Amino acid sequence: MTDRILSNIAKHIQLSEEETIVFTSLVVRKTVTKKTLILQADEDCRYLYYVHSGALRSYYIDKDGKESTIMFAIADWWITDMYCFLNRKPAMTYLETIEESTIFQISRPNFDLLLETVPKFERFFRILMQNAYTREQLRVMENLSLTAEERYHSFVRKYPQIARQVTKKQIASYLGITPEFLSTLRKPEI
Amino acid sequence: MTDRILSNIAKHIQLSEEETIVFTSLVVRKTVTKKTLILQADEDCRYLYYVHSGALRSYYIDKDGKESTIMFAIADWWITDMYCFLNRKPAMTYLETIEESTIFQISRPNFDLLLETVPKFERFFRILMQNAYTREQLRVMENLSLTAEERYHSFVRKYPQIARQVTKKQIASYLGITPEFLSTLRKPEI
DNA sequence: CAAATAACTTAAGGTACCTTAAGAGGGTGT
DNA sequence: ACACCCTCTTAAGGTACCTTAAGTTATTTG
Repeated sequence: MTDRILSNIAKHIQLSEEETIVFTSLVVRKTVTKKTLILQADEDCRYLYYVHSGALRSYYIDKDGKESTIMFAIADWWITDMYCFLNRKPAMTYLETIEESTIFQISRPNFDLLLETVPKFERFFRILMQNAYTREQLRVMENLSLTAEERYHSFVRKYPQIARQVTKKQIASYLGITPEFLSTLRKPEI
Repeated sequence: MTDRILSNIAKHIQLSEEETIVFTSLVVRKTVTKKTLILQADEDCRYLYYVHSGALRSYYIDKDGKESTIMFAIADWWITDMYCFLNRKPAMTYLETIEESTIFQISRPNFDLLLETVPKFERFFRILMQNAYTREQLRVMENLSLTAEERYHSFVRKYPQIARQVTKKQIASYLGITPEFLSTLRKPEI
């Protein structure tokens, strides 16, 4: 059951048998039905999540009530409201399951304990954060330089599996356009 | 001369005397005149930079020749084309000095060596990457939910010093709007 | 210090994308 | 099996922001 999360970690660091036991003792597995809110804005963001199976979405609701999708996480992705998890601030975003999902969660105290007792994880999370950072930076670049249509095609090319698992409305809110406009963009093709 | 970069590091990790010596032996100080291109697209991105004084700007030029500012870095910031530095890919972005600047550069081999010989730096760069990631994520959120005018005010509020050091045109290209439109936004006030 | 160059502004006309509305199709729950 | 709700689509009218152009003020350069 922990195979997938352990091989995710093994992509970047090698754990001894004892270190593996420490790690697995600090994470908790959970299965959550579809459309469950795992985190709500203004709540304390207590966990970092690894998606074993299923799909999650984090989104922001602005002062006008408009929803913007921050990120999707399908199998083998990590997700949470990172700023609030790391800085002990109330969450700014919502996190919900798109479909029934099995996740592993690490609480903040356990996250700190993990980094203390197995410092190798500093390296693991450095690489995770590095990748997340460069991915977000690329997204900013695309938002600044591409049209809505180009961003849609880039999204589908980059994340074909996610494009299949989520609704058009959710993709539109990730791209920063209305579902109506996405619909007109998609019409010409096929 | 290395005081500022060392106290930047001391914000997150404590170095012994020997570790400090290792670190300073791996970085090189440079003073660069204004408007110097430190990195160009398609070049190999060989260095990570810390800004001791002055100001740098990284930008992207898209297929239509339009320039988008990725980030500014003033005193005490780290900057490079992170994706290309870490993944040994040709640079996607340009990096230039806005004014005469003193920087410290770390080459890729020295960066790897630093992480190997002083593993504490894994923690330092984890925190650096974490902060960069959450900052970019907030920028994506603002790009998706705020109007151009709101983004401009948010930028000035968040980075008052940068707003003073760079041109309006550069701010416009960071916000994803034209200088002409920024000008009309600024007119009503004062 | 002049001359060139770049930054900033103003304004008119244009376009990418939004808002509102309404209808068709597909799940979901009772 | 019906009603309900949500997604997706289409279309008409609206707006935020762009393009082009031209003038003014800084800043750089010879």
